[in-house]
Amino acid sequence: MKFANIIVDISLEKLDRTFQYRVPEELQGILKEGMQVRIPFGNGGRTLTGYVLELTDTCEWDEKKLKPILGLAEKGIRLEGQLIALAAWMRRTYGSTMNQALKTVLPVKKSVQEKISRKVRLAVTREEAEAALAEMERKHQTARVRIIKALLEQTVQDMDYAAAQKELGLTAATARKLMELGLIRIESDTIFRNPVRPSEVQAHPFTLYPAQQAIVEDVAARAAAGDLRPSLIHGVTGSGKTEVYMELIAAVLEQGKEAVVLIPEIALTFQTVLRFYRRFGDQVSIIHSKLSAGERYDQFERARRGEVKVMIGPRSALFTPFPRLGVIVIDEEHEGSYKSENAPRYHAREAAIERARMCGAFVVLGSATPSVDSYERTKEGLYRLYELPLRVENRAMPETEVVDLREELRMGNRSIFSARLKELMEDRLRKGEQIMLFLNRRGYAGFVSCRACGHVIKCPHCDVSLSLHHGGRMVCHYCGYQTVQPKKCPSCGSAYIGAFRAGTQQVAEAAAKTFPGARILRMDFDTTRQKGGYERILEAFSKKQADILVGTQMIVKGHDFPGVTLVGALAADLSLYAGDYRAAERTFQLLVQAAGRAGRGTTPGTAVIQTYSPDHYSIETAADQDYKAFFEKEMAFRRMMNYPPAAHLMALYLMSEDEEALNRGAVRLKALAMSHTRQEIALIGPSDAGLSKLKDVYRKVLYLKCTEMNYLTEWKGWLEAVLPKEKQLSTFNIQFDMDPVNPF
DNA sequence: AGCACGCCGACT
DNA sequence: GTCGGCGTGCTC
Repeated sequence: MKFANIIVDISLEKLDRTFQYRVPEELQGILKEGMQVRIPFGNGGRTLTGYVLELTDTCEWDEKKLKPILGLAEKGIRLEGQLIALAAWMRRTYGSTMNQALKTVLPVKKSVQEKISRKVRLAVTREEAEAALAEMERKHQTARVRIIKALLEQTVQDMDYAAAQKELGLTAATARKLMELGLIRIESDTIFRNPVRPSEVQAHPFTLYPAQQAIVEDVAARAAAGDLRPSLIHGVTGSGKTEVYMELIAAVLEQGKEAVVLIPEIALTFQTVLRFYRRFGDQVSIIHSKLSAGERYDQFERARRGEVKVMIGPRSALFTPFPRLGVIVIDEEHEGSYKSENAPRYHAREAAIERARMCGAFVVLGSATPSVDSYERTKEGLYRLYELPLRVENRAMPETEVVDLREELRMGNRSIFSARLKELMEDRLRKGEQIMLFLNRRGYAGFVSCRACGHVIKCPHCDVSLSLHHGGRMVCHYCGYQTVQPKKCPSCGSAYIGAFRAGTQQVAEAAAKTFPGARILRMDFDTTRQKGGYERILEAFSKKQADILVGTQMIVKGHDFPGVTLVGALAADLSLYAGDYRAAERTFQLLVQAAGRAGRGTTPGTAVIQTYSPDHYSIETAADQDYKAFFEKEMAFRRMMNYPPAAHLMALYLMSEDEEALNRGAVRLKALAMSHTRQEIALIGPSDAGLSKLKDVYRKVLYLKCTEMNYLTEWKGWLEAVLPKEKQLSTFNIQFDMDPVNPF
C-alpha cells in the first residue's frame, strides 16, 4: 500500500475532506487504517495530526506533489476500520462533518473531557494602549484599531476569542501582529473532570424462570441460524430482563466474543452495574462521561487487548473497540438519552444496529415501556418481539388510581395533594412504609391550561400544546403559530387559566407542612449537583432514613426501594403538554415507570396519578398499565399527523447570537430549501425553537417531513454541498437532527 | 487554523 | 513607485 487517504484533524470543521499522502518505507506494513499520524500540511511546513481513513495503491493526485507521512502520532491511537465505517455511516445518516463523526467514535473524545476556551486581553496598561491606538488611527490600521478600541471599551478584562472573531472580524493575521507588538495576549484555559471509583465484587447464584429461559433459547437459536434481526424484550418492571441479558451475554462470551451493554446513565442504574459485576467479575468494565481522557482511553485499550469482555456504559460505550463483538444490549431502550445532543445527532439504537450489522453481532433491546418506534418495527417484522408480562415470583403489579384535579378544585381543595393521596400518605406514614412523590417536569416552557376544566390550548395546525413565552405570547414550536394568552378559558369560560408551574421545592415544603414530623428528602437537579449527590440521597432513602422522597423523573428510573408502597405522580400533565409530538409517549413511560416503583418488595403497592386530563389516552392507559392500548392510540396519532415512526422528520437547527441575522437567515434557508424540495417532502416552519434563546444564542428550527428516509438524506446531502457557497448562511451554526427525540 | 498571494490606499 | 494592511483561497 503506497498511499494513504487522510483526514486532517483541525478543530475547525471546514476541512471536511481527505488528503492523500505517501506511505514511507519505514511505515510499510505497520501503518493501518484508523491510525493517528503526523503529517505536514500547508505551505508553512507545519505538522498536524490526521487519521488514516484508507490505504490504497492508486494515486488520485499528481504523485510528485504528494508529501510523505512523517510518522505515527505519539500515543499511536488506533481506530478499528469498522468504527471508521460506522463514523462514515453516522455522518451520512445524521449530518455532520467527517471530523465530528470520527471524534464521536474515537477512543479519546476531546469535546467531552476537555474544554478549551481562548480569551483575548490587553497586555499593556490603558494609557499605553491608548497611545498605541492613536498611532494606529493615524496609520489607518482599521482592523487593529477596531480590536483595541473594543478591548478598551469593555469593563471586563478579557474577551472571548470566538466572539471577537465573529463580532469584530478578528483574523489570525491581525491577532498575530498585535501579539508581536505586545499589545494583546491570547490565553487558553483547560478544564479537566475527575473520575469516580468502581465498586466491590461478590459471587451470586443464578437461575432463570421458564419465561426468561424461553427468550434466551429462542434468541440464541435465531442467532445461530443467522437471523440477526434485533430483538425487543417488552417486560414489565420487575420481570427480570437483566437476567435475560446476562444469560445471553454469558453465551456470547462462551463463543469467545464480547458484549456491549448500554444503559441510560451510569449514576441512575448503579444497582444494575453491580449485578453485572457479580455475574461476570472483572471481565466487566464501565465507562461513563466523567472519566478523564486517559482513563477512557485505558478502558478502550483494555477492551481491544481482550482484558475486558463486557463493557457497560451510556451511548458512547457503543464505540468500544472490541475485536469480536457478539452482542449489543440496550436497556431501557426508550430513553431519550440514547439520542445524542451534539452533531452527529445519532441515536444509539440505530447506530448499534448498524454496528451489529457490520460485524455480525445481534442487538437486544429491552424496556417496560418500549419506544413507539421500536414497537412499530416489531409490527413491521423488522425486530423480533419477546414479552415478559409478569413480575418474578408472581409479585403483584401496583394498583393504580387516577385522581381528577378538576374535581378537587371544585371541592375547594387547591393544595398540591388530593384528598385521596393525602389519605394514603397518612396511612403509609402510620405504618412506617415509604412514599415517593414524583413531579414529571420536563421541557422548557410552560403550557397554558384551565384548572377548572383541564382544557389545554393547542396549536390549530400541529396538534401539540402551545408554549407560553415572555409577554403572554403563546407559540407553537413546530410551525411558529402565535397567539396571545386568553384571559378566560375558551372551553368553559373560567378565569382559572394559566401556565402550569410547580417545583420539587414547593412540593417538599407543602409535604412538610401537611405531614409534620415526616422525614423528607428532595432529589432533583439542584440537590444532586455536587459529586456523589445522587448516591447519597438514594442510599439515605434505601436505608429508610427518610419517609418521603420528592423528585423529578430521576427518582423513577431503575431504582429498587422495597420499602416503597405508595407512589404519587403529582401532576401528570406537566410532561403531557411539553409541546412536542413525543409528549404523550414520554408521559405514558414516566407514569408506568413511576407506578412500577411501588411494591417492589413483598408488600403490594399503590400508585396515585393526579391529573387535569384523566381522559387523555396516555393517562388512561398508564393507569391500566396497558402498553398495547397506548401504542395503538399513539400510533394512530402519529400516522394521522405523519410523525415518526409513520414518517421521518428531519429538523434543521439554526443558531446565531444575532437575532436579526438569524431571522433573515431562516427566511433564506427556507427559500433555499424550497428550491430543491420535492413533492413528497413537506416543509414546516421556520419557527422559534422550544428554547428560543440559550446562553445568548438565538435558536430557530425548520422541519422536513417525509415518509421516505432516503429523500431526506439525499436532500441533506444536497444542502451540505451548497451551504458553503451561501454567504448569508455561512455565519451561523446549522445542525441536522434526524427524527428528533428530545425537544430543542 | 495558518499561510501566501494579490489588491489597494497612503506616504516619500 | 514602494510599503504594508486586509481579504481570499488553498492546503495532498
